[in-house]
Amino acid sequence: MVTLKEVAARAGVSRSAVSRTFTEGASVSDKTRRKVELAADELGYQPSLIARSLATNRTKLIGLVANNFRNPVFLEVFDLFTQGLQKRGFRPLLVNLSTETDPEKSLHMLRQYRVDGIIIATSTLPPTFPDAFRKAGVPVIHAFGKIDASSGVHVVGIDNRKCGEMAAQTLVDRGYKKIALLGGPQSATSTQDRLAGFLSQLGKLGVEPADVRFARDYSYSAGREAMTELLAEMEVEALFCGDDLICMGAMDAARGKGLKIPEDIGFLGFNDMNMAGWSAYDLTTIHQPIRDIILSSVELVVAMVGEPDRSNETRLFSCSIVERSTLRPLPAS
Amino acid sequence: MVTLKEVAARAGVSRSAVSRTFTEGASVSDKTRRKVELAADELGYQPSLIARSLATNRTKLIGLVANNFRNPVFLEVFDLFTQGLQKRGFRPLLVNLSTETDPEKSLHMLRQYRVDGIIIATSTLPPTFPDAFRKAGVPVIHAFGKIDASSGVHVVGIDNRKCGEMAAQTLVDRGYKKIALLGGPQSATSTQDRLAGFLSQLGKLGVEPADVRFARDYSYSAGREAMTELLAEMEVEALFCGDDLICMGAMDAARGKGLKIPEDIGFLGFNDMNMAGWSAYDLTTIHQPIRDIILSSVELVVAMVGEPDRSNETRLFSCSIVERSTLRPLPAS
DNA sequence: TGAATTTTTGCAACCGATTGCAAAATTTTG
DNA sequence: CAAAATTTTGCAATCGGTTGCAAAAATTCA
Repeated sequence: MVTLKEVAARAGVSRSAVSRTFTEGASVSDKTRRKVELAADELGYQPSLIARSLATNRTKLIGLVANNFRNPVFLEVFDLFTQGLQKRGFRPLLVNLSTETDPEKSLHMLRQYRVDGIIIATSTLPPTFPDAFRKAGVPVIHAFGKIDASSGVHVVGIDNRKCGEMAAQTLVDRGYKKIALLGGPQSATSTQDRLAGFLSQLGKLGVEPADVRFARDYSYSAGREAMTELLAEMEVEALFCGDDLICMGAMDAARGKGLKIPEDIGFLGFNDMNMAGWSAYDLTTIHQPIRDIILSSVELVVAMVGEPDRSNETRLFSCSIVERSTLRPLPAS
Repeated sequence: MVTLKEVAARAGVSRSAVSRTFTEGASVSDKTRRKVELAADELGYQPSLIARSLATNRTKLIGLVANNFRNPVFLEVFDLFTQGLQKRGFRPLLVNLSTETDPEKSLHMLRQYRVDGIIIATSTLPPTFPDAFRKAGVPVIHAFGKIDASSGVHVVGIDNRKCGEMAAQTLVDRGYKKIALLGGPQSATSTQDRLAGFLSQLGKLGVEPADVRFARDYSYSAGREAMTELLAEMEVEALFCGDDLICMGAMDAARGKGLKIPEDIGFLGFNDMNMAGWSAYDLTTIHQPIRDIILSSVELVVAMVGEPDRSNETRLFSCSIVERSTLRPLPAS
């Protein structure tokens, strides 16, 4: 690898001069800059970001911690995340929490690489993370996180409680009586909040939920299994699912029993993933503004790097119903 | 951040001693090791991988270059890739080629971070990559690449030509006569190779292809549009699609025209993505062993880091038909 | 026990950049 | 044109580790 020194020698200038031509906003005359650039080109010089990081104490690396590598909505997350960072001159260091035996381990690893910031894209946040990084002065953004000022991290996401309420209202408005909820994994705070909002609104409207249960994970098969069990036990008129993928599994389970959608049973999904628009499902669902959440997270983490002791922020985006064909229409009123 | 020096001071040993307790296979007595570990714990010391990288000229960073952040099969790629690297003590640096104005730019960036190796997961390889990295002595693995010994990079993938032949044989065996191909983007070498194999085998079997066309990209909507156009122009009995996603779009287009699958028209997909097994599609498809390809790529790239001038290798895995319900059964013979 | 051998330790140079400071060069001003 | 003000430049210390080498310590052997 060609180094600074060699370029300096070739250009007949000092090492500082070379360094300065490659650092934003440093003072070099046009003449030396040209000399240096010429020499650098001839030698194929590329400044070492490793060495620079050591000297500046900035790596331009942002950690992305995720634990859901099976749900297609995460593709969009990865796409927007990498794009957003690239555009700002930062780089993503990906951490797959799903299998790492120990979240502690990835934590260490991120600290060892001296990442400038971290975005956690999981509804559940490993509890030791916030402290560990705050102590080290590394900004942490919890995307899709729970609204909770006390946690000490920045949160960018949605108001899950409100979404639950919206779902309940939507189903009741359409005249459904026997309404069930099929949530994501029960341990996820997003599930709990959605459930709370759902039940509360149902209560306000004087409707008793017919059933509440939870899928094992955010997958088609988990949705399908849970729905199969549900159908074996009872009849319901409409179902609010914690995730589109779960919902599609549930729909296929219902169809498998010969039920027609939306005549015999209605479905309301969550996320509005790409596939929700496919005509085999054409799912009515609650749109989660993933794009806004990720772009905002990226923007925030980059801002934090420049201005480390900014006070905590919570950014919430609103969700909206996307009408397709898995719920019966609103009665003419 | 706590540094080596502080730990050394506290433990009452030299900096080398501390360094050695944290490097694999270095010689330290148990006594000093314990002293050092104690001091390190008390201070919360984490060795800086940045500094280490500078000194050792090894970053333990592997670049993953991808350009398809919309196709769910890539989730599996990301999952296996990150897992595989993590298990071996390496870290993924993700590059999203889809939007980076200039592939050259990402190339520079990867070199600036001094990645130890690169896996390119695209069917089309930016032509300047191999040379640039070979010159720098960085191993490059082209996953899903074209068999082509001359390119100077390692290739791990499948024999696309053979897959095309397999597809043709499968369709003819089932008695289809009017057979069409709906490929992925025409510029992809994988598409070209599959097409070549397909046509060649069809020729051998004395069947004239009814139509050959290409989807704009690897997406549901592209498949749907291409199929809509095709149906407006002609009738076909069976279709070989270059990707499951494209195939699902095509199926929905056909169903939209009132066609029954597989009675009126048969579909053969490619990849065997998760969704192919969903009952709304239940797609008969050619399984691409993505897991094998990625695991093998990771293993290979890590091996290359330890042994830089290993000769070029091509690793090919075989594909197989997964029978579901979108093709009519083999005639009893 | 003492010499021979092996293991552990510390010194100091090095990896490839950045940056504060003062000197040198250039530009502005009167 | 000289003095003052400004810009550019190079020196040398620094970032946080690693590692070859020789000295010191511990172990083995006769």
